[in-house]
Amino acid sequence: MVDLNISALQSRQAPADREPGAQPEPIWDIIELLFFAYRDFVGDPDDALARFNFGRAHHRVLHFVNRNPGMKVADLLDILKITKQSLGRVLKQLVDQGYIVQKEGANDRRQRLLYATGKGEALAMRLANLQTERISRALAELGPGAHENARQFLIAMINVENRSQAMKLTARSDQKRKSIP
Amino acid sequence: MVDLNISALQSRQAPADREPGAQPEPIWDIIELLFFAYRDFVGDPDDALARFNFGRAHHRVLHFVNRNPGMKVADLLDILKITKQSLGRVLKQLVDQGYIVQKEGANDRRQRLLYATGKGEALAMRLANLQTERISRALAELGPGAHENARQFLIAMINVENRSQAMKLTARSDQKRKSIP
DNA sequence: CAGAATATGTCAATATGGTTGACCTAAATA
DNA sequence: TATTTAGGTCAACCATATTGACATATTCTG
Repeated sequence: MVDLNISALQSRQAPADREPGAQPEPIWDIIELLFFAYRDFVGDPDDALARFNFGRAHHRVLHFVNRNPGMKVADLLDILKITKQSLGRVLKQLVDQGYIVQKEGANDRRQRLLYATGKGEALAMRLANLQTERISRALAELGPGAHENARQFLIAMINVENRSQAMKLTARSDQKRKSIP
Repeated sequence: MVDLNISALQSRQAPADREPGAQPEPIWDIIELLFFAYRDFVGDPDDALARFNFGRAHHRVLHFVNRNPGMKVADLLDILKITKQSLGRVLKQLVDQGYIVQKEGANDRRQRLLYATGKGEALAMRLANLQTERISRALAELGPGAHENARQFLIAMINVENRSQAMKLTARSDQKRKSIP
């Protein structure tokens, strides 16, 4: 049980008068709520993944491959911002266990284009459904416009130089269904 | 450069007609934006921490101790949801290097109450200021009410059983300043 | 008061997911 | 032909987490 002996529960304060040059008061609530919300958000898939002996790294790879059939390894590295050695380990396991296949690029035969198999797509969708349950429960608690508000807030939180990438990736509800059986 | 050869950029779709019993389409945009936003959000402190040979684990510990002066070790474990062995390592480093002190509880002498030192508070505030810069830039891009909208969305994303804890912790803008010199 | 429960710390082994650096092949390109 | 690019791989290492066992001091309870 957590009881931190809180002296008062006043709400978010207006910007206080500060000495010139001093930092404004940190936005504690958003800082901490992001921590708690993200922890619970990734917690759902974690539990499911553990039963496959997979971890978060596998989830991220499978997710983006499922969402972007035929993507290049280099694209995945750029999205995940990890090294190819780090990707290599989890990607190899996903390929060996039949969740992802790699196909030689038609134009450029050096490329190993990535596709989720039927099995891979099934797992990716199962994990996405878990997270969607949480999100739709949350959005349903709030008023209309909550989805759009959340979307805009999250976009604004992304580094400017990463935004167009993120928006390109997420703006596609016309999801191609190209998993390999 | 990421170019996934996107065929169309249509916006979020209305809930499509589905076969009965089928899952609704996953809420891809929020799922992915949370990943990108959180990655950049924790990226700012990561860079600063690296110069102290500290990592994210140190940040989390220092943050909550700074925000909750005199908290018990057990409270910290409950917030972070890690084991005491895992906490032990980073906490020891923070204590050894003078960022945190532990004081015997006045009522219960088994407790080791945690306080940030002046040095610890300075680092915690520096990291919080980095994250606050990002948040206020984001909120400023959006309309009025963005702070409250974001707050409510994030709260709604937290597990119901964790919400009261999160709200108690974050609702205190009346931050006690109790760091030990 | 004796014994149980609690708060905290510690040792050891192990897993996951990340890093750097070096080096390799095959294919495309200048 | 020479260089660059896409991708893979080996090896060492690091940070952060886990489980399980056990130790100490203190408080609580019958």
